Amino acid sequence: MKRIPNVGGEDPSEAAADAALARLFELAVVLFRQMQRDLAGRGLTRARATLLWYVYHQGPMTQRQLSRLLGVTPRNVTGLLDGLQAAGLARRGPHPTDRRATLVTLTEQGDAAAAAMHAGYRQGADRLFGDVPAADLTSFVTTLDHVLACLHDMERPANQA
Amino acid sequence: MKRIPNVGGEDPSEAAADAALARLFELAVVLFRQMQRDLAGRGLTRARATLLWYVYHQGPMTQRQLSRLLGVTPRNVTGLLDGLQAAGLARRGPHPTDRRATLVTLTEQGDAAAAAMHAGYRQGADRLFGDVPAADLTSFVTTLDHVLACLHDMERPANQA
DNA sequence: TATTGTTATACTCTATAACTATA
DNA sequence: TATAGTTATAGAGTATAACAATA
Repeated sequence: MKRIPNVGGEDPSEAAADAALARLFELAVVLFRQMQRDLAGRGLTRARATLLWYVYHQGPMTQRQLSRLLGVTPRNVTGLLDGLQAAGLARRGPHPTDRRATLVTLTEQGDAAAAAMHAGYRQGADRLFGDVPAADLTSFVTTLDHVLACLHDMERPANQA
Repeated sequence: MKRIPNVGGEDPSEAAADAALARLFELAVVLFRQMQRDLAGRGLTRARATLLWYVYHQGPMTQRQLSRLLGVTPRNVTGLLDGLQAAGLARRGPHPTDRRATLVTLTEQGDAAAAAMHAGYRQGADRLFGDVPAADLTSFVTTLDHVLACLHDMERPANQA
């Protein structure tokens, strides 16, 4: 029953770092929960919505490409696509030159769903950051980019520790 | 094939908000992925580690309390606990006054696992924020708190739109 | 009658491995 | 021989509903 991160008498800069990381975790949790709730209202899951989002913004592509973009196995794409297809949002079509591959496209309904997601995204951005002064926002994004760079760096196999 | 969020000729403040939200989403994804990788190395999943974390920091409690803390159904807690128990990390014990309830405690091994997670957390905080100037960090947390407040506000049923 | 935790059932996301059809 | 997508199988997280034991 130790206390929540950092209550001992550590270095104050460590305390600040702990506080910041705690906020980041909470943010990730709440952001995902909110997104999931929003998507559920549209009959979508996060994984399926992500696939939809990529096809919407990057255009038709093969399942293999989606597999790489999403960072999941090809088998997983098959399942996600099955769901989207059953919901009438996506379609499998023939690839023009490679008869092994399928070209994933959105139906009209899928396109509309993605557009609605996009609109929701824009609205959310305004709601979260509309009140933040431009200078603060710039500084915020700078720090965020630093953190992202660190995290991405940690992901590279060489830099494990 | 519309472009990734915001490329049209919108209001520059809208562009900044879009950019910030895009960073937040990326951060949530990468942070969770990194955490999951780290936990997998310790034979834990995120859901189970969260339960462990709560019991470690808040002390023994009933499954019902865990259900509320984690925001999942009681049935779900049963499953998570089954896994932790099979791994030798948690234990179900009798509740001192309510014979319906079970009191969840950590084994020595579970306590050690939680302590290791805690140490990893501290190390991660240093790695992500050790280089950030104190003033920037303060401003960062302030903005983060604003965003969190907005998100929590959106979660309340009354404020759905 | 309400609460605690469970059994039963089901859906989604995810993975590996083996297979088919193409390249 | 290698690649694209599938079937087969499995584990984990999540949910609802029905039930037993206890309050």
